[in-house]
Amino acid sequence: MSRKPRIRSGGGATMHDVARAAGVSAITVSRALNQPQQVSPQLREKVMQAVDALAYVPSRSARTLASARSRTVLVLIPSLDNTVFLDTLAGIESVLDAAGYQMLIGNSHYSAEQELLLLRAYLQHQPDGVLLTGLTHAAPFEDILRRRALPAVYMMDLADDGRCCVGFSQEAAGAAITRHLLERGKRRIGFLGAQLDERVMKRLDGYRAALDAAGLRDAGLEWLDPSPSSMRMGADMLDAALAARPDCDALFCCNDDLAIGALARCQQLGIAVPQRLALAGFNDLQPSAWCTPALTTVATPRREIGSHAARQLLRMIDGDEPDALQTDLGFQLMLRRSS
Amino acid sequence: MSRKPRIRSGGGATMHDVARAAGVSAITVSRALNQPQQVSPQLREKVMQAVDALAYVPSRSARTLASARSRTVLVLIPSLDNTVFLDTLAGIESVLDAAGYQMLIGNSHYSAEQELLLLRAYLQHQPDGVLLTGLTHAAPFEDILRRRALPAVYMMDLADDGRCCVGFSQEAAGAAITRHLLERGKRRIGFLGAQLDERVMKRLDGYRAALDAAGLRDAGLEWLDPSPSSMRMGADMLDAALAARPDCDALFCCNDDLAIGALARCQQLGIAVPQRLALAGFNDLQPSAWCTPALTTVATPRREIGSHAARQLLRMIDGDEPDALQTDLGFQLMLRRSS
DNA sequence: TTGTAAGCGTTATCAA
DNA sequence: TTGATAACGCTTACAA
Repeated sequence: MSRKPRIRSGGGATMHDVARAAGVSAITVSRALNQPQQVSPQLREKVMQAVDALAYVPSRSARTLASARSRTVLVLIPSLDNTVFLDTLAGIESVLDAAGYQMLIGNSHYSAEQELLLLRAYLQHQPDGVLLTGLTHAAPFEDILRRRALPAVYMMDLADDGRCCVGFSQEAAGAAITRHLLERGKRRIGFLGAQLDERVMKRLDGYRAALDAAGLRDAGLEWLDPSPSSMRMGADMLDAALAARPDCDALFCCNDDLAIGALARCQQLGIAVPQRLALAGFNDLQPSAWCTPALTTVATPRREIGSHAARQLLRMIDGDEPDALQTDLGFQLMLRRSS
Repeated sequence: MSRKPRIRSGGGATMHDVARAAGVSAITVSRALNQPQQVSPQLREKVMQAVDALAYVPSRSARTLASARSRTVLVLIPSLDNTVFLDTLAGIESVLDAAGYQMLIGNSHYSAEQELLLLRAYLQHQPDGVLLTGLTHAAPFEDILRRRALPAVYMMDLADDGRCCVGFSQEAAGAAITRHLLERGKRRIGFLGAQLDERVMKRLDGYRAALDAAGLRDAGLEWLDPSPSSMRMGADMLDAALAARPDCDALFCCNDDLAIGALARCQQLGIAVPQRLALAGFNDLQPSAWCTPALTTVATPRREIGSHAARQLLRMIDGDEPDALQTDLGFQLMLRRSS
C-alpha cells in the first residue's frame, strides 16, 4: 500500500501547497484565482499572500486537462519571412494577449501538406480555435476542424461559403492597380509573379480581368515563377521580361519585394521609371515609400485583419456568432512616382 | 455512487478508446507510440490501425502532466517587426521541429518588464527550456530560471559569466565598421542610434572605442533616440544631424532601417554618398543590397544563432553539457558603394 | 461562501 | 513484452 510520490518537475508549489499555506481548500485557491468575486475578501487576501510567498505558478496542462479549455489559439501562417504575416501576427497578438489567450504559431512554409501536419501536431494542445491564412487548404483540413467543432477564421481573403473570413478581395485589388496603370496611358502591361500562392493567383486574375475589360490582355506579358519572391528575383525577372518583350511599358509585380528588385535593376540599366516603364507592387512595405522613385503599390490592412480575425474567433469560442461572416477590410492604392 | 462522466471537449478519441479498439491496454498504446521498439510488431500494427481508424490525437496536457516534460521551448524576443528576430526564429524552428519540440513565442516589445511578465505567464506551460535575446533582463528573471532549474541560452551577444550564449560581439562589430569608415579617410564620423536597446548601446561602445583609438571621438556627433527605428526616422535623424553638424563626413547607423532612410534622404537632397557623406548600417537586410548606392553594412549570422542556440538548449534539456558556454558566430563587413 | 469527491488523459512504477 | 494501478495538478458537480 506504499504510495510513491513522483518527483515534481519544476519543483514549484502546487495549488494544494498554496491551500495548505493559506489554511483553505484547494478549490478555494482555484476560485480565488479564477473567479475572485466568489471568494470572501479575507480568504482571497490570505490566498494571494500564500501565492506570492510560494511563488506559485498554476499548471496550464492540469488546467487544460481538467477544464477542457486550453485558452490557446492556433495561428497558421505561410511564412515567417514575410512582413505581411508578421504584421498580421502583431494584430492577433494584441487582441489575444488582452483576452488572456496565448497563441501557438505554425509556419506552413507555403505548403498545404505541411499545414495539415502542423494542424495535426498542434491539435495535441487542444487549441480553442484556429486562425488560418487563405481559403484553400488540404482536403482533410476542414473535416478535422468540423469533427472537432473547432472555430476557425480565415484571414486575408473573402469567401461567400459560410466560412468566417476577414480580409479583402485580392482580385479586386489586382484589378484596381492594373486599371490605374491603364489610366496612366500604359498599354502593354505585364505581370511579374513569384511564389504563386493562392493570393498571388487571385491578383493575377484581377489583372487579367482589368486588361480583358480594356481589350488589352496579352498572355505573352505574364511571367510566373513558383519560387519564393525576393528582390534579386525581381531584378532577374525584369531582365527576362524586357528581353522577351521590349515593348512592355508597365509591370504589376505581385509584391513589393519583386517590385523593388525590378526598380533597382531599372536604375542600374538606366531605364526611365515611369516614362519608359511604369512599376507597381503590392503590400506597401516600408522600403516602398523610400526607394527612388517611390513605389506605387497597394496598401493592405494586415494588422487590422489580424486583430479583427482574433476578435471574431474569440466570439466564436465563447459560443457567440461572429459579427459578420465576411469582413471586407478593403485596400488602398498608394500612387507614387513609379507609375 | 453514480459516476458522472464529463463531456469531453474535442470529442476526440482517447488512448483508452484506442486501447479498447486494438484489444490491448492503454499503456501498450502509449508505448507503441512513444517507444515502438518495446512493443511487439503485431501489437504495434494493431495499435497503429486503431489510431488511424479513430483519428486519435494524443493530449499534450495529459502527457505533460503525467511526464513532467512539456517538449516545449519558450522563445523570448524583443520584437516581431524586426527581420533580425524573425530570421533567428526561423533558425530555432528548424532545429526544434526536427526534434519534436514546439516553441512558444513571447514578444517583449523591447521591455524588460514585459519580458518578465511573459516568462511568468508562459511558465504555466512548464517549458523545458528558454531561449532569450540579449544578456540584460529584469532582476527576478534569472532567479526564476535558477529556482526552476530551467536551462536557458542567451542569443545575440556574448558573456563570460557562466551563462550559455550564442552570438557575436556587438561591440567588436561596431568598432570594425567604424574602423572601415576611418580607413576610407573619413574623420568626422557620426553615430545614429534608435531604440537604444542593449545591442545598440554596445555598437555605440564599439564606435566610441574605435574613434578613441584614432583620437577622433567627438561627443557632438552622436544622435540617440529611444523610439523604435524606422526608415522615416533615419531620414529625420539625417536632417537633424546635418543641421547640427554640417561638417560630419560619415554616419554609422545602428541598423539598416535607419541607414536606408538616411540614404534616401541624401538622394532627395542631392548629397553625394559616399563622397560628401559616407553611410553604413547594421544587419544586412535584403533591401540594403538593392538601394542606390548599395549600403555598406554588417552581416550578422542571425539564422545560425537561432539554430545553434536551439541545439545547445536541447543538449542542456537532455542533461548534457553544451558544447561550449560561449559560441562566437562572428559577423562580416559588407563593403558596398555607400562608403 | 466554502468544501468534498471524482474525474480529465496520460505516464511512472512495479509486478507478472 | 505486457498490464494493473496510482499519480500528475487542476476543475466540475454536487453538497453543506
